[in-house]
Amino acid sequence: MPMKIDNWDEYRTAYQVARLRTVSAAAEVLGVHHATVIRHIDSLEGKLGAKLFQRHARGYTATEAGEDLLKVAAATEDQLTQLAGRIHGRGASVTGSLIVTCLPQMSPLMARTITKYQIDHPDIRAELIVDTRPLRLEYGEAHVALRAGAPGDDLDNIVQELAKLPMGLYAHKDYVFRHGPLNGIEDIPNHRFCRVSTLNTRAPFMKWIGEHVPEENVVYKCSDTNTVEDAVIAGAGIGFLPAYIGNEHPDMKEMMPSDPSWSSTFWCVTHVDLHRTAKVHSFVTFLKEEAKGWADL
Amino acid sequence: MPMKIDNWDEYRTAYQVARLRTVSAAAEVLGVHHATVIRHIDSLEGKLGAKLFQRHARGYTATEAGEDLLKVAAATEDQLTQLAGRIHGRGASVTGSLIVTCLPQMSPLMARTITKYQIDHPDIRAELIVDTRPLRLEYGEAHVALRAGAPGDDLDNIVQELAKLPMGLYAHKDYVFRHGPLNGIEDIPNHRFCRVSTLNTRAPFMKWIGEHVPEENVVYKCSDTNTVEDAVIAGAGIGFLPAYIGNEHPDMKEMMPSDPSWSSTFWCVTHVDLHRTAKVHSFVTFLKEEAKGWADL
DNA sequence: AAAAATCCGCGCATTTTTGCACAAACAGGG
DNA sequence: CCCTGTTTGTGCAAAAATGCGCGGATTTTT
Repeated sequence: MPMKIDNWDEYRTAYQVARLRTVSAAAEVLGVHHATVIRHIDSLEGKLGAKLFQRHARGYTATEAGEDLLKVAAATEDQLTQLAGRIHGRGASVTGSLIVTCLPQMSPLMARTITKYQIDHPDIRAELIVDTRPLRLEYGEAHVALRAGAPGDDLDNIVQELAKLPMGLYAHKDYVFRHGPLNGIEDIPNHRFCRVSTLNTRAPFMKWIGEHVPEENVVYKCSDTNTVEDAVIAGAGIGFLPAYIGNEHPDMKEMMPSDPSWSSTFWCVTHVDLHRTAKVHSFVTFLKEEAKGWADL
Repeated sequence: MPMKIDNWDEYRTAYQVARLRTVSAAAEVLGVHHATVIRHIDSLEGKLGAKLFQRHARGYTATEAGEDLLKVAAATEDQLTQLAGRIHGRGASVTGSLIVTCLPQMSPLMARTITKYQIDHPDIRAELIVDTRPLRLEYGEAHVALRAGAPGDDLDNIVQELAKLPMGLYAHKDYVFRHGPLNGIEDIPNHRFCRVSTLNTRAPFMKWIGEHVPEENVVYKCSDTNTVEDAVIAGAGIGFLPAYIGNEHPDMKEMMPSDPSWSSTFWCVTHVDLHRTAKVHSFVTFLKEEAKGWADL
């Protein structure tokens, strides 16, 4: 039958007594009154049903059981101290794994950012989870999440604005060749547009397209932003692209001057428990610095 | 710098939370209120300067630090449980070492007794310390001590009477051949006696020899009882021997009828802390049973 | 969709633990 | 031989840890 232990501190007390051979010395090391030490020993001996020490006027000498305890508890002390050191150090240093999650459309940006971050912090094992589903930070699914649109209202999550990523209306040069340029808002009925099937009103550029582009001019609908981008790049029609994609892609043409109100805001979200750790804090700081340059890409 | 740990119980609490992923479950296992568990975790995290768990509606999930703690504390739990089992078992079973001390004159008796005892308890490693100095049980120098004469008055020692060992006045047959038999008390002035140098009045036979044998008839004095025996056996004179020695030795002759009052009483002394243990109690019980036959040797 | 079941977190009363002061016993030294 | 310093042990009061009940929130079930 396995012995049930209902408390570890009395072992710790007994360990010091066994080591120092004296109740008083143990009490001083433990920072408690010597009466407390005596009571711990008495209690532990009572539970174990065996004497751990022989009492005499010069102190306590360990019995065989006490010597056994001394060996085991010394190892325990050692291991717990090492553990505490590791955890304490981990809290102050930047190592271990870092789980970041973002929506598919930000995957390229995050890939660059994480790669740059790892140059300065080679000990960080990074994991980027790309998912349309917003991962739950409070369950530990991720340490840092990038979100778009309105920030969530979860009190346990701390939310910081990263950047307003400019969006633009782009089309492939082949589309322009076939259908000509977009001559202002009035020309919209003469063009073909791509957008997501269900308009998320939280994204300002989605709101704009819902208000200005009639349903009959939308020729291509897809479930998510990424496939819209694919469609626009493939020349299916005019659609919103992040400026950094539209401007970098050699074949894409901007169809209208970019409106600052189209910008979708990006947020960095961390769980309050993790945000204080050096690891997460360090990454978020770096991320915010990086994000300052995103609008100019 | 080594981390100072000021208590082990919070680690134990955190261990159960890490294992069971729930404060409530951990509280039930630990037999405490769940609020206590929360306070332990908060306190430990504060001391370590790092979060061990992420809190959410379904429970606590361990962070990296928490997982680390889980591994270490699982080993600790295991080792302490094994230790407790060993000690608890040791208290109830009869194994380990047994240190017995006795005066030189009882060495042969104790050797026989311990040997017989080990037949029934082969796991006992016995050590017999033969010394004229009374060993201090309270310092753990011995577990069981055999004493002669008046029992000590130490309150921490529990004293039990073992046997009254008959003593007799013996001489070697060669002595009898040379000096003739001892014809009663009146014949004492015509004989040669052996005794210890300093008469310990606590031993009744010593008291007797001091009262009845004039100093001038003592031809051989030695420091301890053992050498007196050697002298008597060598034929130096008449002296007291334990009956079991005098009667068993083929060349020894009893010079006077044995007086019951000569018997020296033997005591078994154990420290109060050790007497309760099964090991010591078992041996003492056996010893007392054995001692019943000593008077008849 | 609504209700039931968990689970965490916090303030307050209680129990438990601890600290303190003092006594007794013992070892060492002048 | 007495005196001093050290150590263990115990009754009593303060301090600390714990238990309890409630509320809020989320998940699961009906």
